[in-house]
Amino acid sequence: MGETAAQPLRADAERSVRAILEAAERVLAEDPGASMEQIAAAAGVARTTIHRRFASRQALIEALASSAARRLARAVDDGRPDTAPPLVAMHRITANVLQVKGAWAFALGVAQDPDSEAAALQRDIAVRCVAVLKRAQDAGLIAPDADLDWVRRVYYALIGESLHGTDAPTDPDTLAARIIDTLLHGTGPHT
Amino acid sequence: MGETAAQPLRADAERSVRAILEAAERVLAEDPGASMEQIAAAAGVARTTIHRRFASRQALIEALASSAARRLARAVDDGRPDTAPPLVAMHRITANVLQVKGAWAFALGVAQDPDSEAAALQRDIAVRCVAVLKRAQDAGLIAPDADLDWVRRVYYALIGESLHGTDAPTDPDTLAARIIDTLLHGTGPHT
DNA sequence: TCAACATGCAACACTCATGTTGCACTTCAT
DNA sequence: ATGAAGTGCAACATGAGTGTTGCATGTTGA
Repeated sequence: MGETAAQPLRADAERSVRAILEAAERVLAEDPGASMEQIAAAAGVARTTIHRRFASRQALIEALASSAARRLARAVDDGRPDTAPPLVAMHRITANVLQVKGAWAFALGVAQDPDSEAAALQRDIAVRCVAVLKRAQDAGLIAPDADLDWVRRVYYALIGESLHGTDAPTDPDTLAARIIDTLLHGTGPHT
Repeated sequence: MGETAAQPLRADAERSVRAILEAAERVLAEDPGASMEQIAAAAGVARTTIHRRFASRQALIEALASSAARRLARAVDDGRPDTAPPLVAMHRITANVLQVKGAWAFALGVAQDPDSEAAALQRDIAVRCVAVLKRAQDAGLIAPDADLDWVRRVYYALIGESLHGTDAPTDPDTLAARIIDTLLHGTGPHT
């Protein structure tokens, strides 16, 4: 595990930690090289306060990545990946993930070393993702001879691309529908 | 235009510039925050030499982006986007682009300000890309009601994803075939 | 050949981010 | 209420990267 609950933090301290992580996401998303000073300012906190909770810049980023990865894992679980019908699960999961990835784009994008909590969670999510795709394949939604890992990668790419969308804040369900339609049928004419 | 041929450089100087740009790509691809020192070392050149040709770190990166964007534009042109049959053009362009993007991933990925040469070239490429897709649509390869800009974005995403492939150096034509197949037909069963 | 060009090397000034510490002050938990 | 935990502020040390300059030494091209 990470640094979760080493010593039960006081209420205000926990508030600070949250503010710092959210500010870090906001600031670093716009400029990955931003300074601790800028992050502190955005969090409405002194720079030294950040250093009290996070030993170093890298520690902060790791914590940020872990936090976001946990949210992402939750977003997947909330879609009932292995009980709901495949198409329903895929739609719900996609919509959930779009929201989380939209709000935590930086944190979910940083390359982590393979033995960090964040990396472990991402691997776990990938596995569960393939499991859902397998169910969809068994249901005849995906070609029987398809390489599920390639399918998963395409799926990830489509989600990532959907977030680059111009400042038009389209609702997640519409985007999710387009993603899944494109994933399954491509852009060719529906024969 | 950029800084192309302000004063005709001497032969060895031009060699240095090439070495520097190639080294910058290699080093920065692995660590976007790498120092000029590291780039200079990788280029087999003194750090001061870099500063003689490129006023600042940013100038170097801009030149790098421009250089790569020109190569990319060339890769597209070599596929005869508006004379070859759409499917042939798409395949050739994809294979060419895969090679260029593979070799200049960092340079083509940096966010540039909108009025740089690199950004202009990228916009131009996007326009030509949509033109090819339009021809494919007219030929019945793409659904008549498809949003060509979404198609283009999916296409870009598929190319990007294909490059993340594990260290298995698959040949560009195979990858290109998979990309176009996925783009047109998706991953569902071929009805 | 020879003069302009290019490079390596060493040294320097400058800026900026990081991480630490001490102290006064506020907020929370009980 | 009271002590512990948390915070802001100021100051400091450190390190690293950037950009510049001068000079001696190769290299190029006409």
